[in-house]
Amino acid sequence: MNVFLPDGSEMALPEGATGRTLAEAIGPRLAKAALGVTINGTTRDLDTPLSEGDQVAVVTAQSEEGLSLLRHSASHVMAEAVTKVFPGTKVAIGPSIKDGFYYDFDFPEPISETDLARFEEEIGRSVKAAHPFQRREVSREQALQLFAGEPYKVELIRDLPEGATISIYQHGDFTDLCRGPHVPDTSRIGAVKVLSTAGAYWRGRSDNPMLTRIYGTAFPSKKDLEEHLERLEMARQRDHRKLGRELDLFSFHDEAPGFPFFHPKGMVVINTLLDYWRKEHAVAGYQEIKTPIILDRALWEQSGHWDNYKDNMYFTKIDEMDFAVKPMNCPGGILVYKSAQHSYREFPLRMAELGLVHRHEMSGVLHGLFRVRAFTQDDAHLYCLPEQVEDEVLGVIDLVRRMYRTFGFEKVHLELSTRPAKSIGSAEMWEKAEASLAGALARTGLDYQLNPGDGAFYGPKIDFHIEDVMGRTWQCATCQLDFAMPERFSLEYIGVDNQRHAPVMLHRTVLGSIERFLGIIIEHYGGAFPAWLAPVQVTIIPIADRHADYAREVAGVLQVAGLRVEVDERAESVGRKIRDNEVSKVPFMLVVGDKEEAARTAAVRSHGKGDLGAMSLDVVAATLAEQCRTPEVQG
RNA sequence: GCCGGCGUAGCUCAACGGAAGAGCAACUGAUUUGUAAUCAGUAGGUUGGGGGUUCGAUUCCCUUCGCCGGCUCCA
Repeated sequence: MNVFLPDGSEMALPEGATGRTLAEAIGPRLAKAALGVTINGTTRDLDTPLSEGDQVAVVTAQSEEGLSLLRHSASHVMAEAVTKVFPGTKVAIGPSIKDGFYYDFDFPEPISETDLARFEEEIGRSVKAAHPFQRREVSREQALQLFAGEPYKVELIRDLPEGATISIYQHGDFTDLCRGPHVPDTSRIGAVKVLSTAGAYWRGRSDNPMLTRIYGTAFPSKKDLEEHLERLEMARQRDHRKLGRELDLFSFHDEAPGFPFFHPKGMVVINTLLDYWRKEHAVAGYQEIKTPIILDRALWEQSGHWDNYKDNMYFTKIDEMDFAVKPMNCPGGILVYKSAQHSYREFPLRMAELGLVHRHEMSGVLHGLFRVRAFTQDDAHLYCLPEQVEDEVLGVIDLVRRMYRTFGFEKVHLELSTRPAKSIGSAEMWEKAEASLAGALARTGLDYQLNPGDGAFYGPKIDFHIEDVMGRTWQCATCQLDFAMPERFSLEYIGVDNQRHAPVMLHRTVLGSIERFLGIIIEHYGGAFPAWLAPVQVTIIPIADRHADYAREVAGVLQVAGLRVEVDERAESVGRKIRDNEVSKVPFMLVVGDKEEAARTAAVRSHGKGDLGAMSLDVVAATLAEQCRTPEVQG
């Protein structure tokens, strides 16, 4: 029989050939590396028989599929190990995920992290034994009988659609309900590390029982695994909570869980960020407003937040009247809009607000600056005519991309979410709105993912995702059309026809939450901010006390040039001062001693780059001012 | 909110039923230094809070608050 290889070539194989035969026929090295086989686009067990004319490819751990095959198999081996160590444990599901795998268990008794090493030991035994993974297809009745003692498996089997193939995989004396495929035997799962435990609801629903999830990862070789563990450690070093403390940017206190305290250096970064933000927005034609943090309950009833968002809101009483702390800025912004009559001639009207919002997040979800209970949204509300929507959306996309590029977030992933099942507004309205969003996206030429039915109940939206150094993606910017608010608040403008009309309202953020964005860039830069954002841009290091006056003079020159400067006058060695300033990631250091004072120069040292040699004060001031300048804003 | 883990000096960690310790940071003094840690000394803690067991609790138990890893939710 003949099969087709990925490069388009044809290969003749004996009748009854399997993926293994194919790999062996191609070469001994591939045969050794083969974990599975892709047949006509579907990854299968290596020993799956091939058929005439199949499009085939051998799967190895070099590919994503191969890795996930390996990890999925590793999860089975871990389940075997866990049930051996703790007999009576019920097993749930165990898929491969990005960078690893997990398996959910229902333990008779709670386990502890110290048990993880025992699982690893047991996994090692199973790997050594090289038990083959054997696939069997069974009837529903057989499956139910086989997993009679496994309530979660029984539930899964019951939920399988009529006529579905039910397959089981056995290795050694462990059998699992599984669609497969798997690696040929347990010796092929590579280097496995059991990482952590966590609680997880059965099937992800919070009204279901909580299971114990065990995370692990597997790599083809010990070396790959070690590299991955090193990457994890590097990411841990970049954790913004750790860097925030070390660089003295912000802190958290028991007295205010989820509410960050910003220190002077943190405020410098935030204010610099906002200076830049304001420049970009001014050029993009935005006006800035500011609305109160506490507003009357009646406003929230009118906006719909009372009905839809109450659980996340904070309340207070003033003079016996109910007020709410705002979780969003829109209702306040709308009151500003309504404070005057508007004409179509003013449109598009772009009103930005750096609004401090409070949301009662569940205690378990708080996470440094990434998830807080009070944060500043870089919000804006755009009011325009229906025919202006597409241009406005395009303008927002441009602004978002330009600002992200400033921070080196080149890769932006866009998602368009359309009308959900439960929504307000006419079908025609939605069609038009979705078309304008899609139209704007098309004009950018960017790829985007379509999420049908994922829009807000009041309108479709575009979300922007960026990826941080730890590979986590963050939704920062969002741009959504809002049909609800103009209607609820009877917003109007006078049109060309001198009649009242409802404006189209767009709601958008760029950075999302200033606090969280700060957290993201701390990790993105590993704490070493670009010079324009650095809390201290230049430290001047006098060699000895007699150089302090000259050092202060140099500092004065640089301050006049607009730089944030400190003089390190401590009675420490030069080496120590340099080390401390390197550790706090100050972009530039100027070392001044007898030579520099005599020649009116300074020896420049750049963070991470080292000594750049002496330069005259004028040159130093000009060069550093240039290096520390806020990025250009283009019109 | 739920599951599991952890709370000891500002930070990183010891001691784990029998007088609370180290390194770094801080402070004081000496040193005046040429590109990643000068030396010496001082101070710092009701061991997160509350309750219990015990002759005795940082250690064991309960409870509460916070933090960490996840789940769920979300900017």
